[in-house]
Amino acid sequence: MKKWLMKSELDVYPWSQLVKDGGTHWDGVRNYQARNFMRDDMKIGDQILYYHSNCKPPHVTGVAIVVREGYPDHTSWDPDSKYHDLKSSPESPRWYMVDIKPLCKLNDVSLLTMRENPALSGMLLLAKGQRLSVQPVEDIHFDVICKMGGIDPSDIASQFD
DNA sequence: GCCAACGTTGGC
DNA sequence: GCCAACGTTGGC
Repeated sequence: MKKWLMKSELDVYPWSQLVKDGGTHWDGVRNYQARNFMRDDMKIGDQILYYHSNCKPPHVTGVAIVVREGYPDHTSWDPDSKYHDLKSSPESPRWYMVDIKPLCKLNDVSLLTMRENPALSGMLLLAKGQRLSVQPVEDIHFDVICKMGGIDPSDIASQFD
């Protein structure tokens, strides 16, 4: 089972909204690398660090889980969507998404405290200039961040049936 | 196939 | 609000 991190702008789709909705489809990703992760690599049961970007301070705020694997992002051929892409169609979809559900709230773990933790050195999120909105996370980094957020990672797994 | 111009991300 | 880093586009 792999671990991931997904970014959402705090004022666009916060964790609280994910909880309110009981889960969501992760539409609107228009980056090929992120798309490939969703289309090819994210599997049901994979756990996701939910990250709030574009806020002060940016932070990880919870753990979500993949409940449906990659399938075409229908907003890509919807002319009324702000994510509309003329080069995508139902017959030849260019963009993909997964479905996720909230699994477990963490105490917010700020980007700064992550930067300051030597156990997280080398983490992709902390790399200079990185801006992938869907990215893989190493198991050990995942566990460290959960603990920083006040949760024992072995307790999270048992919450999913 | 190169690369300049442009648009976006996202921390600060 | 600024701007560095990055990805994409399109002329050549």
